[in-house]
Amino acid sequence: MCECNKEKYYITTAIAYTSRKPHIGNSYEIVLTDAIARFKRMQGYDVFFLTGTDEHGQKIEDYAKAAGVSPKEYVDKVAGEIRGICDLLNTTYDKFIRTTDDYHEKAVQKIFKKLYDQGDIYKGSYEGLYCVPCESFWTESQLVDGKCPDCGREVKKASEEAYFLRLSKYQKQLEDYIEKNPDFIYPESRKKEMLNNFIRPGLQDLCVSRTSFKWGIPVTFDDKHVIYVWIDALSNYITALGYDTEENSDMYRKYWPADVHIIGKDIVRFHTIYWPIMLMALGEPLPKKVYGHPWLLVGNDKMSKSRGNVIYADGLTKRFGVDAVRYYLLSEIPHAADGSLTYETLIERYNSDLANTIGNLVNRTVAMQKKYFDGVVQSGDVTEEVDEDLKKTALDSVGKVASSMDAFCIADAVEAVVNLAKRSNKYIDETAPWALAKDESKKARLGTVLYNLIESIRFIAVQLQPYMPETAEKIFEQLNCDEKSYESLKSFGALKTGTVVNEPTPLFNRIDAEKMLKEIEEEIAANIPAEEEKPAGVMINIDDFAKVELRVAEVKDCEPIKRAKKLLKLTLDDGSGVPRTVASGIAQWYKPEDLIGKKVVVVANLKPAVLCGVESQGMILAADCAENDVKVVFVDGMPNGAKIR
RNA sequence: CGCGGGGUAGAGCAGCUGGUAGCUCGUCGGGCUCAUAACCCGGAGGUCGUUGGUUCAAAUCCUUCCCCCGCAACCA
Repeated sequence: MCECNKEKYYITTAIAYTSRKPHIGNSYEIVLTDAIARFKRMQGYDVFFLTGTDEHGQKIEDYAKAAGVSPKEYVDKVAGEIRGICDLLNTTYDKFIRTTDDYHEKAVQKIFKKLYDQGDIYKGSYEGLYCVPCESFWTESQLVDGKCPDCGREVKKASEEAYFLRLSKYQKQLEDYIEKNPDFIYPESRKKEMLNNFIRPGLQDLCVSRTSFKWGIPVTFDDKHVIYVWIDALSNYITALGYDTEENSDMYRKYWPADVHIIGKDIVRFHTIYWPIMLMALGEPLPKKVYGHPWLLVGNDKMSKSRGNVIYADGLTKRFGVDAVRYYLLSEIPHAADGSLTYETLIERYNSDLANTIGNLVNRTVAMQKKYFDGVVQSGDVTEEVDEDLKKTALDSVGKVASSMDAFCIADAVEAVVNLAKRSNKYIDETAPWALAKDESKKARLGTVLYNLIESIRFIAVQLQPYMPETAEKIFEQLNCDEKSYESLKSFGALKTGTVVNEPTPLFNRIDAEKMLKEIEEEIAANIPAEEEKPAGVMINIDDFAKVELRVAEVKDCEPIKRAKKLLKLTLDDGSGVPRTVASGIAQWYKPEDLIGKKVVVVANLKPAVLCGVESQGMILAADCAENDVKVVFVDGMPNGAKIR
């Protein structure tokens, strides 16, 4: 087929923020997108698959400072790690864009200028209440008791110059578009959320520039300003194709609009409101679909570096292999609900689906072909009734996989393939080739049985290509088969007779779960101490200690704080005559009545802070008795206000 | 009443446009021996979180309450 006759398919992931090395949950999206891209390519589409990194912003400026390097050095390192993970996971992106790429920055500047020139971006001022020490603006509703919600200090009216994008102007147009294109936002539930919560109540113009940090793309005509995340990051989908406000590239003309943006469910709003409006303002067509996928949660406990249990893609692939990791990511997330990853379930799925079902099927089939026919594939024309259901399952799997893929139900598509392997295993039992082998007169029938099996396995291998490309290749290798096309699945029997299969080799070696889990546990344990020993070893001198003012105080009153789950509000008598209010995160362990009348130790000179709307003037001492057990230090019998030293 | 998701066999989930409760893993029993102690068949195991209601009929629709998990808030 001529390249130019192929229908194009442009698919993108969100660009990953280069603040730190992503864990395996963050890598789900690239694998998901890769599976779709590979599937579409297999179906004959001319696919362009874009991924990349989002590298600007305050946070990165901060992280870089903390790491003692320049922002550019910092993002170079992290972007490298991210791209490395994409490669490691064997993803077939056609382009990896970085928002620090020169062409991107230039195009973004032109977009900004164009929108400004035509009046869609205007200079205004960010009217707000400003907290000087925090360098933050707050809205009226964010304030707590009229004070800064971060530090509790006074705020003052201030205005900061900023550029705004006129969202309001396009509100109606966007609403119409979403209604006329019911498939635009997927899944459905997100669409209602967007319309009801954001669009219909009225869109507020969006602030698209900042003066508070420097690490961003400068506004060409106003160098105090840096272009804020939205216009910078979202534009990557078109700048990657060579979009230009004056004259567009061939690539852009060919691939835009995107057929689908694959993004996390948390950023649906930006992709279904801000991005379409930007495009409408630019006079460009809108993407056909935005798919907000669920998350892969990792482990039972929260991951943290200090616990040593963060799971990264490289660690997993080293242990299980790339395809097994891909398989897990793709099969574990059902529809709209979040999936989760634990070593236990990963090993379980590996053993049962990959080793036992698929691996063993291939192994036993190829072994029989070898044993009974010296590996020569016989003809498949001595059919019997039992064959029909196998053939039907194989042929039906094609439609099932395709429809599942179209609905972005990747797990269902993968499952359909595994089900064909299960059906094939059953077929072996139904036909009992070893019994046929004992009767010379049934030799031809035996040949057909094995033919049907190998053809089924070929169906499996072809359809496994988008999800487990290396495994599919290994299967073709063992079958000595080069008919890998999607086209060949139109009928059962594309497998050529007379070819000689290769030696059977297990595709996946079974894992001893107990042994591996023990190893992993030991590894995690070994990772912890390095991080935690330092703080314990640091000595302070007496002057440092003297800075802390500890006093005995009596709990006069105590009540839960409405908006907070973990906080109790304590009113203390610290002997000063003025009641002291303290918020303490002990609601999980104490009820208000448990505390009233008790005497506690309060840190009296701690800088006040506002927690969930309550100003906390100090803290009370409590001990971490166990992993999830905290006990307040009671000092009954001491006079209120007594200094502790 | 901040927003959202969820409570279905031991575990993980599907079913939720109403009509005999299903899948995977585990478990128990059986079969088979080509195969990676793998494969195939069968059994056990659930009053579908709770209350009330709509209906001939509810896991499935409406209602009460309880509990869990995300986000937000934040453990001073």
